[in-house]
Amino acid sequence: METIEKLTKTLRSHGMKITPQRLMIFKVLENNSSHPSAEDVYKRVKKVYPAVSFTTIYKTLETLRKLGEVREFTIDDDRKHYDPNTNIHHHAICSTCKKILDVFEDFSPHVKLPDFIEKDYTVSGFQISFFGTCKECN
Amino acid sequence: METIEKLTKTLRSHGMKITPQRLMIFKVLENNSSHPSAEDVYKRVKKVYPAVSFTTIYKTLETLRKLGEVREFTIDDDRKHYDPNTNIHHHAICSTCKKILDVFEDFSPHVKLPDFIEKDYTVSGFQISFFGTCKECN
DNA sequence: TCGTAATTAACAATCATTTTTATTTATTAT
DNA sequence: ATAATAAATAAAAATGATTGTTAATTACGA
Ligand SMILES: [Mn+2]
Ligand SMILES: [Mn+2]
Ligand SMILES: [Zn+2]
Ligand SMILES: [Zn+2]
Repeated sequence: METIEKLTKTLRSHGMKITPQRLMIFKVLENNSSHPSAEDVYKRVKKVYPAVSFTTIYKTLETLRKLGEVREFTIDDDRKHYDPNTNIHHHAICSTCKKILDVFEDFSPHVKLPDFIEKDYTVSGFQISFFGTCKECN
Repeated sequence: METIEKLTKTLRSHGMKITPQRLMIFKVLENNSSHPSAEDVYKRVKKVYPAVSFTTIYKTLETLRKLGEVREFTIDDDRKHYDPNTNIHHHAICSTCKKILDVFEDFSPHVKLPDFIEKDYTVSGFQISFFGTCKECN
């Protein structure tokens, strides 16, 4: 995700408006590496704007996704998670506490599709999920 | 997933019963590499047993998952998919038609967590998702 | 063949997300 | 600064996959 100032310009240039709710959502996401769900974002925005609605959170997250400012993904299958870091990276997921750690190692020199598949399939990228247990849960 | 004969014994040894519905679900899953959703399985079973209920499909898939006979996973976030191949392998997902190809290459010699993370995290395995476009959609 | 626990089908409930709608607000032009 | 208006908001209802409940049926060991 860009800085909030740049993001503001990006939204304006798309005919979108800057509202206090949106600014607060941006602040929650800025430099956030906790991979929050919509509910996590909602709870944090609610502390400052108790009247904020879930709809606004969902709509704004979807807006940011469309703009390519956040990435959407699922670990467990019941809740979407959002990642404001859109650079290519991988994840380590603790199966106990479900915490998601970023893994910034570049594996691309070693991870390639076998040739016989690559003939039939154009790869644009890959994503590795490491499964295991974090220090606190061990 | 084991062969249907072995699976039958496994279920019986757990005090479970073999019903025509279950046998049909096993047949649908046997050697199935299409990564079907519960609905996909339902539709195929329905052709032979039009009165079968969705509940039975879900319950049986969950039973198989608990027995370690199928693996559950999500590509897009709105539907679970089931894989009767429980050996470690990876996937290539066509972003257009959502088809899921199996990738059996062993990447484990090259894919390791960086040391500074490995200190805090015990890895039990990893899963790679390749994104791209299949031949038909290209 | 019978008894009984497991399974089934039908239905209701749940829960995350999406859609709808009327009201409010941010921004642009006057 | 004010007004016009398109976009965003909050509240509420709808959706859709999955799970839970229940009464009736069925598999299968005794
Ligand atoms: Mn991340
Ligand atoms: Mn597979
Ligand atoms: Zn943990
Ligand atoms: Zn395709």
